Amino acid sequence: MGVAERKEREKEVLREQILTAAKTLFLEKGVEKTSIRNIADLIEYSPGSIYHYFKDKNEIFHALHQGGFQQLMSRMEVLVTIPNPMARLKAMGSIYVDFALENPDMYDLMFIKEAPMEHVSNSNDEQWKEGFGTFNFLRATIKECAQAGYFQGHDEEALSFLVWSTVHGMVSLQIRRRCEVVLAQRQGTIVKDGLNEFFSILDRQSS
Amino acid sequence: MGVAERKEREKEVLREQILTAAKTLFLEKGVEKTSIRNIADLIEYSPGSIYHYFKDKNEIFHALHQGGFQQLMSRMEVLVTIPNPMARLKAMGSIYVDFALENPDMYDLMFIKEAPMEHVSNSNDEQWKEGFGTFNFLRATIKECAQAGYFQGHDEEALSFLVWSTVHGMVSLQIRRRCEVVLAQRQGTIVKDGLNEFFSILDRQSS
DNA sequence: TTATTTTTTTAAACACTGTTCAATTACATT
DNA sequence: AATGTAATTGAACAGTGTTTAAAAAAATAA
Repeated sequence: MGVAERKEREKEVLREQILTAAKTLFLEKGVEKTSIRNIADLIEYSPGSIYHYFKDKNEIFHALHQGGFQQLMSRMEVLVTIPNPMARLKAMGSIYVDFALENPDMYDLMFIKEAPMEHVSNSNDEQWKEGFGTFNFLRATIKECAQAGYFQGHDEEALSFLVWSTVHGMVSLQIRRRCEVVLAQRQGTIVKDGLNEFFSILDRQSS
Repeated sequence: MGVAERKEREKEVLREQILTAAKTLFLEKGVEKTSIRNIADLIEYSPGSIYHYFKDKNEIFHALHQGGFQQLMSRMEVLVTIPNPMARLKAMGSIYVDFALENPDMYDLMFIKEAPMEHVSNSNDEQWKEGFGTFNFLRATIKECAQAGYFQGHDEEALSFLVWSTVHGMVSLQIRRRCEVVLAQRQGTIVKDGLNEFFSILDRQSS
């Protein structure tokens, strides 16, 4: 009787195999330059097979996209041990930047690439608790900072967006190589340096 | 015999025609989804012809990329009339954000898309005075702000990068539609609101 | 003007792409 | 063993960027 369950498990295994192969190739050559045939070759199946497990290439992308958010969120978990909200906000920035610089292609997938958003917007709310949760955690931390005397007279939501934008801006300029021409000599450290400048600006936001 | 010159001019005309067609299609459907055949159809030439005027698709992209920088730079020209460096810095931010939101696809082309950078890095310095010049203008303005008592104890270059990142972050999250899920209700105003938060943070940076 | 050379343009071809689909194979149930 | 279902395949479709040999057009030389 457990045959349906076993088949379900086997199906899940192949789904996972496709995902692993896709991730390898996406992070190696980029999403655009990875073909369904490439993925099929790697797992030694025919191209057509993949369409039994995923509706299209976008659905594969979307699945990996979600995995990235879970990774980032698990890194954020240590933050609950930091009671001081300002210290927590800074640590959050560092974790975000580190994650982006250590996994540039995954970050690219999650926050820069254009492919998946129409797909993502139309998917059910359940799947979005990761991204939504992380942003809300940022909002909550900033609210706590406000209660501790920082950021007086600010719109907490817009400020959260601004903080997110700042770290996102730095890492995405770096990942998409817009610093190279203009900041050639300090290529390797500019994001960390920029983040430190940001931290000292934040420090001056107490009343 | 001005025949060589005339031919040169005629060649330039067709080059410009290709560029105009490419721009129309790139901004309409995106770079990736625009094919050489699409461009050729629009100007009523064969696909192969285009390769007499541009080495490959990337070279077309690159040419438009440069045009975008010139546009942005010409918008920045009014800034020289603002003597107060802090007011000038803010105005620069507003111009940057406005340009990005009014020309999202061109901005995407210039600062987000990945295609052209390897091409761009290998091109001669002359072609890069636009982007380089704009960033140096930002640096100079921030230096003036420092002389006026703002940003004490900061690394001027890293700070310039941070400021650029902040505005870039906001507009690129907006353009690549990462706000929709997390900030659905204030979609239309969030970038402007964020920019204003940024301005009030900047105001607190005087000693 | 005619012949020659150079430049411009083209259509066809190559090796790819994402996706669909009828046919085949494999497997579980009756 | 026969039936029904699910998984897998390879071929096909319509598209992609790019190359190339051939043709057409234009400029130069005789």
